[in-house]
This record gives sequence, structure tokens and C-alpha cells, in this order.
Amino acid sequence: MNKTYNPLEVEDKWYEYWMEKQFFASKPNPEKEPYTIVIPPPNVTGVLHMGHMLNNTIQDVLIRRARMQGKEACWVPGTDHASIATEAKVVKMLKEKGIEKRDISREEFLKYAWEWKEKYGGIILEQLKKLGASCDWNRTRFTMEPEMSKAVIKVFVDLYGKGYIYRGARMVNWDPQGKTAVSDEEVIYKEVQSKLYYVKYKIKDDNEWLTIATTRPETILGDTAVCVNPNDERYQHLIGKKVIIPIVEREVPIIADDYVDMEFGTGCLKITPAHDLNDYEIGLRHNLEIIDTLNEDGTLSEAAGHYIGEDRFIVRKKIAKDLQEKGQIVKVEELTNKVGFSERTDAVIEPRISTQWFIKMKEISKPAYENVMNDNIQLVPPKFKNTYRHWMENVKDWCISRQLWWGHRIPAYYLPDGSYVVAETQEEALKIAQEIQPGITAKQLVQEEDVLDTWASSWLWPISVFDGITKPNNEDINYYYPTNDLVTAPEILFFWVARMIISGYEYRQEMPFKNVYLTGIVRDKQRRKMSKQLGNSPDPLDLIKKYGADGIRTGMLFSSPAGNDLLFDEKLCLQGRNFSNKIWNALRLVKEWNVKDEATSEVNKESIVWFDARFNQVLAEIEDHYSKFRISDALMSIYKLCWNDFSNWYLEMIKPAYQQPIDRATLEATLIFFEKLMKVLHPFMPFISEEVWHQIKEREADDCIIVSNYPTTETFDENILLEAEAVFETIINIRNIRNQKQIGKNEPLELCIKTSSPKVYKDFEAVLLKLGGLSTINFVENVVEDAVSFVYKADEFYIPLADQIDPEQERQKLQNELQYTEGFLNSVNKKLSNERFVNNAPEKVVTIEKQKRTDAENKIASIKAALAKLN
RNA sequence: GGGCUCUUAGCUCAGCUGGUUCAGAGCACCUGCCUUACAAGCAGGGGGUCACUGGUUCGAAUCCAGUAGGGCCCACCA
Repeated sequence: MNKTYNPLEVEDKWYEYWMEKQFFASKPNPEKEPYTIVIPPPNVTGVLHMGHMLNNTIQDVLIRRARMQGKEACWVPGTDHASIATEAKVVKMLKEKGIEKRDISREEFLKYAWEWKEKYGGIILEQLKKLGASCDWNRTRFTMEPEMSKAVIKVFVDLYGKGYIYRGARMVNWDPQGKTAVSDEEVIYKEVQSKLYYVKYKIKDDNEWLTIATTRPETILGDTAVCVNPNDERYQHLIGKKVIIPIVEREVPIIADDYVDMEFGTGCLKITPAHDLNDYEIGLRHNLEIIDTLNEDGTLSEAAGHYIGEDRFIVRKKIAKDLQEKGQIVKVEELTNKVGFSERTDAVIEPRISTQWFIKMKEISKPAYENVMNDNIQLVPPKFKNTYRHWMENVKDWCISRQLWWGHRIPAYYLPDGSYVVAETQEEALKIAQEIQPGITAKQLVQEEDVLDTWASSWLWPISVFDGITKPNNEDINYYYPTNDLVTAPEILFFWVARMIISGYEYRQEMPFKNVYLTGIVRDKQRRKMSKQLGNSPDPLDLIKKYGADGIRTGMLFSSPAGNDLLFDEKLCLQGRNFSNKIWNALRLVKEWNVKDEATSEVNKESIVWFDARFNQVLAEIEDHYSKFRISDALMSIYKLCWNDFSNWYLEMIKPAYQQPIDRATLEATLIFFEKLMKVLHPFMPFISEEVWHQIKEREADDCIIVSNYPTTETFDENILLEAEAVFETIINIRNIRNQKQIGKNEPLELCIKTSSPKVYKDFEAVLLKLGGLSTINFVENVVEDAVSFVYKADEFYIPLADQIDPEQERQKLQNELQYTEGFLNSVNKKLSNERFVNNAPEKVVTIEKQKRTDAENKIASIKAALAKLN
């Protein structure tokens, strides 16, 4: 066996074997409790990034543990069609080929898009396999495959029928580059340097002028009012009068509205209802005309009357110049303000009135609100409950139409007169249409061009992956739904999680999942979010090659409590890899031993008793961590159990002298411990644990750790652990003395113990002798002279080393100890002499304090005695 | 601007309803070791006024208020 562990071949070997054995596959089994996770479907054309790595590692940990616990574990993988992102990629790809989207038909475009999807789709799933993800790949779904599309359309028609879907003119975030509306969530506000133009408007039939501050002078063309605060004394006399809009020379009213901030700019606001959300609302309140001055590509429209066809930013400069020439610019100030950008195309978002499809959210989201508030569905960590509540209490209607081609086309069909019908298929639509307008033909029905927002399909994911919409009573949905845990990023709490909860209650009358584990964002050491643009994100596959999947999995989980950002550093993977190696070497040690049928030595008996108790203690800790979704803590407990308790203590205790055999009972006990450790480790490090499992002994083909039984918590004797701790402390003290006095570890020492409870040390006497490198242990009644001493709790220890003692040093050590203990006693006495403490504190606390006092007093007495001997 | 949340060792974080499991873990650091499982290691060790200021209490990292500084979400100011 190699001195260092080589993960590469091992990992590929076992993943193939697991697949071959169908260990990931799941089907409904009434005998077993289901445990289900649906993957947050990554973009179909995406590639694996560090966020996915973290996310899917956590899911794999949970699913593997559940599988070992005997549950029917089912992890459903799949991909999302990601309408805007994918369409943008395809458009770009076509452009590189010299094809413009506007020059080809919808059908042609979709052909290209599907080709693209076939080529790149699913790469990400292949990458997940390298990570070790134990998804049931037979169940892989795609949000735009026929059955899932059917579900989306069915839901649309259903919601329409229930009156939850409406079509309306609304102010939307318009992406002029993507030429589509985007949701509020897809707008990113960035601080930019812009100019604040102070523009003079002439008052009609008056010689007065009004000055108005604006950052977007091109919108002047769409102004239909000027607004002041009703309490603003400066402008009282102007309310009700008219002003003349520069350039277009249109007369508009001066109105008053509370919205206007008297402090900002001139306290006077121009109103452009077509291109500003607040202006739009003010417009509604005051019945203002709406003039849409923009085309869908961000150029000025006919309605603007001027600069037609020119881009809005060019017009901004031109207008500024033209106004300057007319003397209507008072001044220009620099201003930092926030401007919305499209998440997908990075174009500046323009608020724009357009006709869109909406889902009414208020009523439909009620159960989703309540069931998170009452903890039927638990968010982990719980701090996200507040965020969730805030959003749900202010939930706005959901704009679900997108002016794209890649996606689910809205099943609305327009009649020649502009009215429309909604139906699942063209045929049904025709039938309905004919009832309204007899004689209408299929050709006269035109389907809506828009497609649905991506989230309008993924919000059904936990149901639709089991075909629960199209076949609401099938075996899978009945068995697997509701799912158990959802692991995802907090950024999509509203986009996705909240909406899945809403659809879950609407379509299954049941929550989609019990727990939502929100991961952090993966950042670099400087706390910058990892992104392609910054180039600070390592390639996950390179990392896997370098450290092994097990190494990365643990590296990421060492430090990522739920909801906390993960500050990723390759060093963490190094730690993971080193851990693999440690395990590997422990295995090598154990495998090298020869067995001999002989009686088990005292030291081995003691060791086995101790480790058995210790294992069960830590296992209980681990289970507690899992129950609170403290995945990092669970891993850390396992790490320390393997490294410190098992390797550094236990194996050292039982390790035979060089080339000496070990007795059979001890070896067998040790192998069982090793197996148990590997089982507990398996969810985190699936590959090495499987490899070790098979190295421990020859096994049947189906006897794999992935499907072995997870250890159950057993009771343990806490007293044994306390005793062992005292013995370990003693050993550490002895080693420390050896260090200080430069005594080699092979030089036997004599130890004298002055204690009121010798049993503690007698129970582990053989261990103490072996690891302390002692020749004898004497229990004494009095202080030992000419000895190096140390104290553990109330017990005193002496190592007679007459020739090695520096009396001054010993005295100093004792003095320090004395001083500390006296101070400690002092504080305890203070507490105990405080009547209010004795009267108010619980009895238990007082008893403990009294015990502390006696212990300290005893300790002081013996330190003093030792000092006296030194003098 | 509104809401939420955080500040503990050099770094990342634990510390549940106030009291010996109360100042902890991992990493990093320092010292000594190439000791036949492992230098990707072993043994040992040093690091913290628990952001600041008050208050409640017999007792505060823990509860309350204020201050300073982070973070997240929502809204977006012309």
C-alpha cells in the first residue's frame, strides 16, 4: 500500500460501481420511510461553480445519511431551461455565426436553441457525478421537456380559470437590450456618477419660470405634469396653473402631491408617467395622460415627437445641449445615484408601460405565509423567517410574461377582434373561441408570442418532477411528496422557494418540503463573491483533480454554517486531502498487524472500553448537530473523532511494539471501530470510506458502505470518559515535563499520585503506564520530595527526578499555582459570603460553589506543603 | 429611507432559556522531533477587557438601552 492516498482512481472506480449496482435508484417502497430531496435545477447550459459544489455536497451528505439510515432515499436531479440566460447565450452564439435573431423565425431560432441545449445541456450533471452526487439519475428531469411543459400550461390554464391570472398594462422593468420585461428581482441597482440637470420651464401666461431638477432630461418629452409638494410655500401660488414643456412646447398642469420631497433639488418634480414608476402612480392619482416616448429597443418613439429613432442616451446629451442653447439649463450638478441594470444583459433598465401577464399573489400566498410563520416549514437558519415574512406581507403581483422565444409559450389565443381565450391546446382554444365567435377557424387564432418567466415552471419543481400536476394521483407523487429538505441559496428565497411553497399548497394542499436549508454565498478570502468576471473562482474539476472530491467536500464543509458565507480558500481543500491521508495511514497501520491468538492485554482491554464509550459519546454529538442542520459541526466532530481520539489516542494505546503481533480480540474490535468510523464519515467522504470499507476485509458484491447501516447511538458510561480524561491530562503533563527536561520518551519514569480517588487512575493504569512511558505508578499519601510536580483538579502528581530539579523553578511554578488558586478561592468565598447569593441562587449552584471552595482549600494546603518541603 | 441581523484568539466560527463543559474548536503561529502508519506527520505550547458605554442582577460573552462599525433583505429620491 502506498504511503499517500491517491483519490483519483479510487473515486472513479467506486462511482462506476455504485451506478452499476443502482444504489442511487429509488422507487416507492411502502415498507420504508421516504426521504426526498429535489435538486435546485441548475441552468441547463451552465457549468459547475463553487456555489453548486457547496450546495450539492450538502444535499449529498443528507441523502447518503438517510439512505444508510434505512430510508428510501431519493434525490431527484435535473436542469432548468433558464429562459433569459439561455436565450441570451443562443443569441450570442448566433451572432458569432453572423445570424441576427430578428432575421430568423421563431421556429428556426428554437431549432438552434434545442441544438445548443442538446450539445451543452447536462454537462453540469456530469460534473456533479465527479463530486460524488448520489442522485437517482434515472429520474433526471428538464423543465422544458414535454411532460413538464404540459404541467406548466395546465397550471396556467387552471390559475386563469380561477381568476388569478390577468393581463394588463403595467409599469414594468424593461430591458431594451433583451427587449423584454424583467422582474423586479432581476434588476440590479448600481451606484453610478450621473448629472443632475436643472431645467427651466416657462409658466404659461406669466413671466415666471420654474426650475426642475432631473437626471433623465430625455424623458422631458414625455412629461405630462409638473408636481410640487402641497405644503411647499414657495409654489403655493402656482398650483393649478400651466407650464410649457421645453422643446415639445406642450402645456401641462402644475399639480400638488405629497410624494414630492421639498428638500431634494428644487422641490419641484416633472412627471413622466410612462417612464417612471412613481410618476406613473402620481399619474394615476391625478388622471394624467401617459405618453410613451420609448421604443422597445430604447430608442425614441414617434410619440416623443423629436429625436425619433435615436437611442435614449444619445438623446440625453442632445437635449442637454439643445436646452443649453435655449438658455433653459440653469446648472448641472454631479450626483451619485442608483440606476437599475438588467441582471442578464447588464443594460440600463427603463421603466416602461407595457402589456404583460400577471398572477395575483395576495390570496394564493396565504397558506405559504402561515405555514412558514408557524414553523410547519422550517427555514434554516431561522433568521430568514423575518425576511420571508417581510416579503410575503408585501407580496406584489407576479409578472410572468417574458418577450422571449425560449420558454413555455403562453397558452392564450387571440381572436381577430383582439379578445382572447386561454386553453391547454390549440384545439381546445378553437372550441372555446367558436362558442364566442361561431365559424372562426384555427388559422384566425393567433397564439400569444410571449413565453412564461422561468420561475413559472420551476415553482412547480417538487411536484412536477413526480408528474404530480399531470397525473395527480400517481404512485411517485403520493409516496415522495412532500419532500424533506430543500438546500438552496438565500438569493432565491423569493424567486423560487416562496413560490414553490405557494404552488405546493395550491396544487397539493401540502407543503413542498419540511425544511429549507439556506447555504451561504461562496466568496474568496477577500470576501468578494466568486464570479466569472472577477476570475476569482477556481474550476471545481481542477480542484477535484488536485485534492480529490472527498477533499473538496470536506474542505468546503469545514467552515460553512447554514446561512453564513463560505470564505473559500484552497487551504481548506488541503486540510480535506490531509484528512484522507490520515485515514489511509491509519488503515495501513491496522492492516500491517499480524494476529496472534493470545489473551488480550490489560492496556488493550482498557483502550477498547474507552474508545467504545467515546465513539458513542461523539456519535450522540454528531446526531445532535444533524438534527439542527449543523453540518459543519457534525463534520468537525467526525474529524476530531477520527484524528484525535482514534488515531492519536486509541491506535497509540493498542499499537504493538515493532513487528509484534496483536491479539485477535483487539484487532477485531479495532476493525469494527474502523468500520463504524467509516460509516459515520461516509456522507462526507463517500469515496475513501467505501475504499477503506473494502480494504478492511473481503466482501460480497452488494456489501458496500453506501448501503450499510448507519450506526445507532448507544448509551455509554460517562464516568469512564471522565476517568480517561484525567488519565490523558496526566499523560500530557508527563510529556510536557519530558519536553521541558529534555527527557527522551524511551526513558522510563516513576509517577507518584496523591489522590482521594485512586480508582480513576487504576481503571486506566495500563494505558497510563504505556503512554506515559512509566516504570511504576505509586499512590502516595504525602508530598514527595525532590520531585517535579503538577496538579490536575485536586490530584497531585510527582515524578522523582532528584538530579533534574531546579528548586527555584519548581518553587516559582508552585508559587504561581498558589497565587492563582488563592485568588480563585477568594472569589468563591466572596460569593459564598454574599447572603443574597446564598439565598437567591439555585441550590445546585451553591453546592457547586461549596465544592469549589473545598477543592481549592485542599489544593492550597498541598501546594503549601510542597513549598515547605522545597525550602 | 424601512426592516432584519451581526461584532468572541491572527483567520473562520461554536458558546441553547444569565451560574465549573465559561472563555472554546479548527486553521494559522511558536518550540522540539525524519520515533518503521502517516513530515500531507508526531509531541508540547503561547494567543481574547467576548466592539464601546451605561443599566438590570447576588452574578452578564449571555438580558435591556444607547453609541460605533459590518452584513442581508426590501423600497428607490427626481
